[in-house]
Amino acid sequence: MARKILVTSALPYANGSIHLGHLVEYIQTDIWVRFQKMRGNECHYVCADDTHGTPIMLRAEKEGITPEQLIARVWQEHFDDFSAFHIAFDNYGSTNSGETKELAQGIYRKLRAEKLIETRSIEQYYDPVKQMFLPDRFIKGECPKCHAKDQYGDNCEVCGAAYAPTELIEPYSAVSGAKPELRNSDHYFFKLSDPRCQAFLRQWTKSDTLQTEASNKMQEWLGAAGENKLTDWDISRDAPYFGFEIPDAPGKYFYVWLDAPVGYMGSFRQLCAKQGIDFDAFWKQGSDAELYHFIGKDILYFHALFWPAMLEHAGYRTPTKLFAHGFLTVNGEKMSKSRGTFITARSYVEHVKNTEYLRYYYAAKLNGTMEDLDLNLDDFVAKVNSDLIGKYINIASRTAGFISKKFGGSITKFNFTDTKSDHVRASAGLELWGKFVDAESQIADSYESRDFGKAIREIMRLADLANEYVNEQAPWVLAKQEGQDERLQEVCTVSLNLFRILTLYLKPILPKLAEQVESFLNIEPLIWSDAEDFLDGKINDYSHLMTRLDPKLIEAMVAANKESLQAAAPVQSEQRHAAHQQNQAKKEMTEAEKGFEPYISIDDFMKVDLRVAKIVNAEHVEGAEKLLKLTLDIGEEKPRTVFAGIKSAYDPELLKGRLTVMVANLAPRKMKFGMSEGMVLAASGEAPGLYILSPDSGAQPGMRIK
RNA sequence: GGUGAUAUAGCUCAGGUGGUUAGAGCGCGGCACUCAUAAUGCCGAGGUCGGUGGUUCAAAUCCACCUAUCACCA
Repeated sequence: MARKILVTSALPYANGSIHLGHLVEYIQTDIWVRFQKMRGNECHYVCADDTHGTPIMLRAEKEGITPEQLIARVWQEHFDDFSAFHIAFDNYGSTNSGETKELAQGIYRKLRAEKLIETRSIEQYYDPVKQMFLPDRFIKGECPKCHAKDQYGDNCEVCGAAYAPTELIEPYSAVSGAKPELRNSDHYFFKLSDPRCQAFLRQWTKSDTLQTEASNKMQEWLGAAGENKLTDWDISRDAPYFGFEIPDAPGKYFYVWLDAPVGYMGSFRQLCAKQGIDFDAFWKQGSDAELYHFIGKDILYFHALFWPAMLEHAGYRTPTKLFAHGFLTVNGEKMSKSRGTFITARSYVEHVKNTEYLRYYYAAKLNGTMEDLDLNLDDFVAKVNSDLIGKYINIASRTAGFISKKFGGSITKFNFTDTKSDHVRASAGLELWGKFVDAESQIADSYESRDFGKAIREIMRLADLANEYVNEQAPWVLAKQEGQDERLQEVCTVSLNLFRILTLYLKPILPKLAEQVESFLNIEPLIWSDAEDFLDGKINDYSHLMTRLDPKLIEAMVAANKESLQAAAPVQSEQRHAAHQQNQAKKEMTEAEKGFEPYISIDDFMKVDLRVAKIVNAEHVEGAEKLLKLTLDIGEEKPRTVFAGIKSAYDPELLKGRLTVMVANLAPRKMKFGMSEGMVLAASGEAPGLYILSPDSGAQPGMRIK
C-alpha cells in the first residue's frame, strides 16, 4: 500500500542567497523525495521562503523598497536557484502568506486557550532615533572582554566571547548610530517550562523521532526530570516589525521563528488547494500520514523542542521524524569568503553549469547522520569524472554505436521469462543482468535510510562489473569477425540493459540525465518497479550524455567568489541569532563576567587570599576531559581539594610535591566530580600551553602572597 | 570550563555483536586493449587503523588517558 508522506526542507531566509551549504539539505531532501515518488508513494515536498523579521525590514528600507517587494524578488532568486539544481518542490511558498498567517494565529489562539501563553515585561535596548527595539545583532559596541571596537551585541568576533548586549561598552545602534536606551515592554511567551510541555517533550524526543545523536543532545537540553532546564520562549516582537500581528495584541508581532515552521503547513495548504489534497489527513492528530523535516543540526533546537510542543498543544500531529544533517566544509575547512569557498548557487551555475555533478558528489558523501560533509574540490572533479563519465556513461557510449551502425538501432529481442532456453551465448550477460536486478532491494534500503553514499558505492560496483563484461565480450572484436553479428547485437543489448538499470538506480540523484537516457533508450519514464523490465524495440542514436568536468571551471568559480569579497553579506545565520536569544534570560541572571576595570584599589586586591600551596597529591579524574584533582597543603589542618583544568599540560605524577599558588578564599564550588575548595593559578594565552605558577625556593606552604 | 562526535593508504571513504595476510574508489607505477568526445581491463606499490597504556589466547573494533578537529552547552 502506498505510503502518504509529507516532506519539508528548512525554509531559507529571504535575506541572502542560496549557497552550496544550503544545497546539501535541498539536494538530500530532493533525492529522498524523488526516490519515494519513484517507489509509487504519495509524497509531497513543500518549502517556502522565510520572510519575516527585523533584518528583512531594515534591508528593504535600505534599498528603498517595501519588505513585500524585497521578499518577492528574493523569492524568485531562490526559486530559480533551486530549479537550476533540479530541486522539485511540489509547492514553494512564502511565510508571508494568508495560509501561514491564519495557521499561525490559530495555533497561537489554541495555545492561549491551553493557558500556555504568558505576558511578561522585559527590558531591552531601544533606539530612540529609529524608535524601535533592537535585536542583539543590531547593537554594536566595544567588547567587554578584549575591548575590540564595533562588535555585535551577542558575541565578539575578535575574541569569541559571548555576552549580553547590555554588557557592551559604549553601545550604539547599528541602525541609526544612536546610543540605545533600556526600555520596558510587554512580551508574549510560550510556556515551554509548563509541566505539560516538559513531560511531552521528554517522551517525544526519546520516541524514535530523532537520530540517536540528536536525541542525546536533546536530553542534554531538557536536563534530568525535575531539573526544569527549559525556559519560556519569547515569541513576540514590538512594532515596527515585518511579520504577523498577534491576535488581540495591537503593536505586537510574532517572532519570525514562530511562524517559520508554520510556513511548512502554510505551503502545504497551498498545495492542497491546488491539487485537492486533504490537509487534515496529513495534519490532524492521529494522522496516519508520515511527516518528515529535513533540517540542519543547527536548528534542531527549534524543530525538536518548540515546534513539536506547539503542534502537540495546538491539537495537531507532530513530526514522524526529524532528519538532521551536518554542515558543509569546503576543502576540509569552513566555507570562507577570503578563500573563495563561500560559493553561491548562482555562481556555481554560471561557472560549472551542470548541477548534477554536485548532486552526485553530495549524494556520494551523504550518509544520514549529523556528521559534517566535506566538499573537496579536487576530489569532486576526480569522482564525478571517473564515476559518472568513466564508468557509468561509458557503458552506453562504448556499446550504443554498434547498435546504431550495424543494426539500425534495433536491439536483440530476448524473452526473459524464458532464460533457460537457447540463449547460451548471452548467458554470461544474463547472469550479470540478474545480479543487477538483485541489487535492487539493497539499494532501495540505502535510499530509504538516507545512506546515499552506500547506494552509490553499490551502483558503482555494478558499473565496474558492466565494464568488465564489455571488456570480456570485446564487441569491437566481434564487429570485425564474419558471422558474429547476432552475438555482437546481444552483447550490446545486454550492456545497454545494464546501463538502463544503473540509470534507474541513479535517477533520484540524476533526474535530468535519466530523462535524457530515457529518450535515448526510447522508453517511458523509469520507476522503481521497472527494475526487472528489459529493453524492447529500437533505441535512438547515442549522443554524448555528459561531458567531463573541467577543473578549470572550478578554479574560475573559486577565483570569482574571492573577488566578491567586498560585497559580503553577513554570514551569520538567522537561526543562530535566534537561538541565542533563547539563552539570554539565563545569561543575564548569572551575570556573566565583567570586563576589567582600569584600576582597582589595594583593598580590592587584598580581598584575594593567595597562598603558597604544596601539591601533596594529584590524580586523574575519571570522566573529566580536562580536570586534575589536586590535594593542596596550605598549612591548614586539613588539606584542600581543588579541581584544576590543567590535565592537558601536566602529568599528575610530576606535580606531586611541587609548590604552587592558590586562591584560598574562593567560594567553594560543587562540581560534577566533587567540591572544589579554591583554585590554582596558571598562565595561558592565545598560543597553546598552560603554565602553573611556582614560588621561588624557600617559600613555605601557607605563606600569604601579597 | 562541560558534553558529544570524528580521527583507517597521497585524496575521499567502507569496515553489525573483537578472530585468518585491514578493504573500495580515485590518484600513482607497469602491462594489455582501442568499441568508447583519453573512456576500459589486468597486475602492482602504498596503511605502526591519531598516540600511549590496559583487558583478552586474540583489538581498527572493548576500557582508561593523551592529542587534534568540529559542534553544542556554560
